[in-house]
Amino acid sequence: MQPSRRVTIEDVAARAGVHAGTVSRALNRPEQVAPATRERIEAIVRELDFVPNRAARGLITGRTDNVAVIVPDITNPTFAALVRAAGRAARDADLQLLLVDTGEHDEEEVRAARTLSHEVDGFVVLSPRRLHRELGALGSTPAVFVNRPVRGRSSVVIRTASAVDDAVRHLVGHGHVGLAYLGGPKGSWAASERRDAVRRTSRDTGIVVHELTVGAPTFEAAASTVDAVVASGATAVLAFNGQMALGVIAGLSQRGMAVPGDVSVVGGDDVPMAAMTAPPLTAISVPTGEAGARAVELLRSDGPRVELAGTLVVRGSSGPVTS
Amino acid sequence: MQPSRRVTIEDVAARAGVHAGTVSRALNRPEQVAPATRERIEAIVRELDFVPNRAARGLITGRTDNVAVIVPDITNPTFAALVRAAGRAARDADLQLLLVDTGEHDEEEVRAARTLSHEVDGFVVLSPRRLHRELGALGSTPAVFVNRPVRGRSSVVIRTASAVDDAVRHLVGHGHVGLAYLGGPKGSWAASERRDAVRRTSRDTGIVVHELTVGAPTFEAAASTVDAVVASGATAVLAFNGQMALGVIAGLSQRGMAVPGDVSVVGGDDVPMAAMTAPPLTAISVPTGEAGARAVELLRSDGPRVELAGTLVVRGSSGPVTS
DNA sequence: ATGAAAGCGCTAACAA
DNA sequence: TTGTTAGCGCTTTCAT
Repeated sequence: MQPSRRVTIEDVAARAGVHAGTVSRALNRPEQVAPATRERIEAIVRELDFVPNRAARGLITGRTDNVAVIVPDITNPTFAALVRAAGRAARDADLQLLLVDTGEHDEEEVRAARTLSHEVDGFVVLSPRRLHRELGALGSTPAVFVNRPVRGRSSVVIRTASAVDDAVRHLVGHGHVGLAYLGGPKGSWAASERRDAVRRTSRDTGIVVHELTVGAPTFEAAASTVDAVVASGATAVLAFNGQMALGVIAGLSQRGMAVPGDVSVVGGDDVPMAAMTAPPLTAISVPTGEAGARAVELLRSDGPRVELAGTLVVRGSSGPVTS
Repeated sequence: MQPSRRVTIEDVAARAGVHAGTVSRALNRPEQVAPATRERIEAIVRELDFVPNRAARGLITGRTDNVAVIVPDITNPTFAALVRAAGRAARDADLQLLLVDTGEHDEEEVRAARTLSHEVDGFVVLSPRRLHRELGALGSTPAVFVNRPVRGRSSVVIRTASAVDDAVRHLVGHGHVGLAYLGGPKGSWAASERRDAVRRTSRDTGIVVHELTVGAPTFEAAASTVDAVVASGATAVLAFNGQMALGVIAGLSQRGMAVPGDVSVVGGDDVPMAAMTAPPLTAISVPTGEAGARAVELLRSDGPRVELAGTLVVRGSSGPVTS
């Protein structure tokens, strides 16, 4: 099979005995073309399997029908779920999804925005670490920021402050007096929101908080922080996200400590498997999929801002102090 | 800030006092242009922040500088790791990565190939379930199949048969006489390879295998299969992948069964957290990242076929029968 | 070494 | 309702 030159609009036009312009109209403004010719053209389009060249179309319309999704780490289950939902929404809108994984590398965010700003109709930026401060990199391309409110730009944020408050009070209610908080990434808005909520509620309730820094918001990094958790003497742990919470439980178990017998563990967000681990993880459940879908919708509608909220789901990893 | 018309090659040419053609050459074949003019042009390109329009270029060169990655489920950690590596390789080659998540929907694979075949320079297809039988959907666009050898097409496969053999013998060596095998998705080549290896080695060693079907290759689906596992009377479980193995452990624990005391569990592939769970998971470690990178390389080099191999890593979830 | 001109495939005025 | 024309931004002969 030779490379078989792509079939163009001219081929269709010739075959239908009309001008290319008419074919274009039949495809884009069907109501402007006579039913008879339209049907003839449509038949030939199918027969020849004609697919318009997006590049050529984009050259004149100025659109690309691409959206870029910029994500810190696609192997993070929360981001994967977001991307998945965004992808579905994009497909439904006949948009192609360009994926950029920055590897939690802040500059890469800006670089990607700069190089892609002319190649896409819009950006969806998940948990921006830096791009929100360098909006210039986006040029005049619309962007929706997820989990980072940005003045004058669209955003989808999932508020968790109130759920964090619930979580801390839940722990206090079970008699805990010391809480280790494993924070999220430096530039993350969600991390700040949760940390601030922890501080506020701890002040209000009197529980003592030990803030611990973790290298990355991952299972592994959190697991290796467990020594510090134990050293702090805290009987409860709140981790920035679900992956980290599971890591903490793993690390605790390795050291022979019982959850929640010796230490209670709560996740700052949820992951699908959390409900089925041993013990099942108490966590803040967040509408990840909805956020991804709304982000793409927002891009298309040029809407302003969507706020969603997480809620505390008490499962088995938290409870009263036993010792 | 008004929409600020995009800067074109003409703008650069005018500013440099040369013809657009010369600017084009300076950018694409620098050696064909006089050093003096080249430097002048380069300076202006930087000054004006000129970025060539890919669509316009593609129209004439016939390339798009896009590669599409088609994946069954981006929330599966193995696929996420593959996509991540592929994305890095693509970036290094100045290619954009289009992501398609089929949601384990076979037809979507074919549909995506058909609609994208003119929009990309190549496909990377992870664990194809159907596309390998409908190559026509690809048109004349090159494709690399990951974990599915396809005649006359490039592929990257990770062989696990030998490691599965090791795994079964490892179990037999510990005195197990009954093994439950939780299979992978129907159309998956990797699933067939592993299942066949299990059958072969069980024949050779005399261990009895109970093959169980799981709805999806996920943690949750596997966890809910545990009743069937227990009912089979097997004292060992081999699951198609790492996620499923972790799900089995979770399900087992919920029922108060000890791993590996009552039942040994082995994963047919590995996930990052497997080394740190309680107990750490015995699993077949596979070079996921390398596979992703090689796939993109293969696309560019038009190379034939790469074979990698997984190896059994014995950790804590497997051992002798205790009862 | 550079300029001139043609043209990639399509859409969008404008005419008829 | 349909045809004509121009042109999106770029690369690439072909001249010079």
